[in-house]
Amino acid sequence: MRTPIIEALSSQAAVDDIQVCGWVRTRRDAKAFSFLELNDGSCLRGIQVVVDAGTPGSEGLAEMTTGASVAVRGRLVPSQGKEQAWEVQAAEVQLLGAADETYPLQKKGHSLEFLREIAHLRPRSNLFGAVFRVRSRMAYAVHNFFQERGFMNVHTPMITASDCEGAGEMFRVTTLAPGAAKLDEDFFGKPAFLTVSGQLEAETLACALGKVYTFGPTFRAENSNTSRHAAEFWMIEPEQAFCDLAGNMDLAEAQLQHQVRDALKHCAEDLAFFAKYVDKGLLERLQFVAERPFQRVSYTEAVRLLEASGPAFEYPVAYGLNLQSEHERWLTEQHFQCPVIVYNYPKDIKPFYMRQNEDGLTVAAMDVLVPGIGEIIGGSQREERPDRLLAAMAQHGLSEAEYWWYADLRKYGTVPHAGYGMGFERLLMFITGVGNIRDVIPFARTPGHADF
RNA sequence: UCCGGUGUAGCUCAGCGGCAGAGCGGGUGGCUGUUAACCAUUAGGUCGUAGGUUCGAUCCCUACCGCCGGAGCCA
Repeated sequence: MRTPIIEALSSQAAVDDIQVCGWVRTRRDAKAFSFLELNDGSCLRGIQVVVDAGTPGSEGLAEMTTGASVAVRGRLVPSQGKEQAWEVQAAEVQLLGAADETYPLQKKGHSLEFLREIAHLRPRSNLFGAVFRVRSRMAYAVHNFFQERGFMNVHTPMITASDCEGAGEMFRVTTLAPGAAKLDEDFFGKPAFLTVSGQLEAETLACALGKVYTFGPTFRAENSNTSRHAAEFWMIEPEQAFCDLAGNMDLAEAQLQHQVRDALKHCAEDLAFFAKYVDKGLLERLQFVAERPFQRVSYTEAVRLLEASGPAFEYPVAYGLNLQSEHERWLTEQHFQCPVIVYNYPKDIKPFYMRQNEDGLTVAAMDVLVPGIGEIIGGSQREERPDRLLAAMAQHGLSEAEYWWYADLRKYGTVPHAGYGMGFERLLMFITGVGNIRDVIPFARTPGHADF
């Protein structure tokens, strides 16, 4: 029975008979024996295996080079070396699969750009092993957070016929041949797309189950070429009935803090690696976010602060204009130096479904901004008043016929409700310090790139 | 899509209008309870692609392509 290396390394006592399997990171030969360092992905560190000359299977040692896969049986014993507490004294080694001299991962560091070209092998590197372990833990923590608070996980459709929501360009889903004329003969009888958000559908479930959340892939066909955008990404979208904007902000803050605390507690070794090689200030920042309340500032106040601030911005600051990246970064990195929630945006720069405030000018929207990333969460209280919603839809040029089911929620037992969307990859960038979204998802889809 | 940068060995990079370089990695030999081991030795190149200027271009110019950073859009 194979013992994961993470368990072998944390053993409390020697073990007479243990089997470990993994990929060779490095081999160091002496005259009478060899050291093999094996990593199996269960944790950042590898385990040192001592193979004496003449050990059964050691005739394959020459092929146990970096990248080769190996199975070892032997004794787990205290190491004589300084760098590790335990090592395996091999009784039998077996070469499972060799890796010849073309194996691209070296013992030395590689650039992230090069590793992207070998996305099928980069999980075997220290950095990407750590990223994907943290990704797994953070997905688990998402479900933990919501399930413990009585939220139901709902599955909203990947394929949708409702376009828009103001969330950007969509990918078309079709079985028609290119250039086909008869669009009504398409699979769904009308144009269909990959979803850009499960929000509208999640609202219907919130207005029945009370508290729900989605966690799944989302698609945007925007020609965005930045380190923060991908064409396929994962989004977490909670939605609560009987909830207003303040409750929504409370939830967003609590969830973000939960994710950070969970990572600090359960991914300490991997985070320490990021702090050493990727982002020196990572642990301090995460600690700070875990402990301190977020700043909350209205859009109007934010504009006032930006106007009164010293630095000259490239883009103008004025009421009614969107906050630019540089403005968001100034608020969260320079002025408040912590996560900031900006709320109550002008209605003209926000989508139709957001609830109008009594001032007639703003809607109950909120964005959570974090240092280094900018916007990580966007949400709002939804417009629950039927007349207001229909008016907003008309203003945005949306057809009532298309969104009849969405309007029905307001027609039958409407309730105040609110929710938000959190970009999972942006969360991972924040938690790992990794600066490019292409490096926190195993196989990134960006304009012109759908390899692997 | 726009702005800026960049492209030289498997990787990371230096270089120069006149014979193509280093470190790492690979091969080989040696040494050592080693720790991204160490020492010696060796192989490895269409200098992104196509044009142009020049006696001569990896170097200068133009276009295209790739990649990186920033911006817009957003999560």
